[in-house]
Amino acid sequence: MEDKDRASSDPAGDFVGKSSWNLGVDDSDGSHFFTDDRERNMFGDIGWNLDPNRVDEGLLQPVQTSSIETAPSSSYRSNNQSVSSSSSEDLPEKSTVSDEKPPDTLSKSKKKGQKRVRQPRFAFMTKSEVDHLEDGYRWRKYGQKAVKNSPFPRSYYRCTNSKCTVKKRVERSHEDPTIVITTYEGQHCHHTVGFPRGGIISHESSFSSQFAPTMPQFYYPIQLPRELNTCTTTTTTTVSQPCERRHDYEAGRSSSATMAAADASLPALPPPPTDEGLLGDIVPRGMRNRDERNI
DNA sequence: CGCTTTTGACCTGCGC
DNA sequence: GCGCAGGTCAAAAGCG
Repeated sequence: MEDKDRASSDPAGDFVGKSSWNLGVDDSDGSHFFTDDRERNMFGDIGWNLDPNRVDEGLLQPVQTSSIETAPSSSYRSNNQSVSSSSSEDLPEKSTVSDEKPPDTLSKSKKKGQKRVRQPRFAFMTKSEVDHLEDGYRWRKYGQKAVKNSPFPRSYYRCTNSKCTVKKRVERSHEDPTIVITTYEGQHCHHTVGFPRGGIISHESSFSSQFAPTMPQFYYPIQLPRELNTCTTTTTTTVSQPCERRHDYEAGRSSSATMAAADASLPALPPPPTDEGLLGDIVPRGMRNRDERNI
């Protein structure tokens, strides 16, 4: 698994150091994963310019994740414009589970020969003293593993919502222990539950918190160029999906821009903004749950 | 009592 | 086939 090598020999921290961009959507499900050059070109052309120094300032840094490819690579890669048009591609694991077994019983009773299908992953780095950043969702820790070549263990979290299959991985960069690398896998099928210490967080924050910690000091608001918006819609043009968070995006358009580039890793064929627009502009469809509208 | 965390064991995929 | 490392399970412990 190349992920292992990349994770161990080239952890996310290296991406920060070696690249002027630190944002990406994992290609673990075969959706998209770009080289530095390609990514740089894209962001460079559209003026995306994340300052690596921002890491030192403690600002949110979306980061390219390592790649785990355990699923058949054909599902996404071969069909960019229908990246998430299929529910089985959206939530392959979930659909399998819902048909046969509850999520918790999946792994060990997994059918032989049935490869585990990874959902799109989204990682970013934050400078924080706490490992587990508050993001508006409730997480249950289900594992912790020592990471090779790193003194810091990696923690595994799962969304406490029983219907939600989102997972989160938290680890510290061994190169810069002050940097927390958070990797989200999957998409929430529900709203945030609010912060334990007061108040339900707003839709705006819940939107950004889909993938980013809602900690202002870690957030790096970027006024996203229009070009990027169109760019990010590349993969979201097939199925019209109600977007309950559209207004969230309108409200927090610029602040959500950080997330937007997550989907910019696909070929930039700028379609007009889709009807679903907003969320569609930002979050890769593969990372959104069509069940969301039912909850 | 219910939920979360801890942690050792187990499973899986990959490289050699 | 074997070993390694990542990922997950699940029982036990902890906590409010």
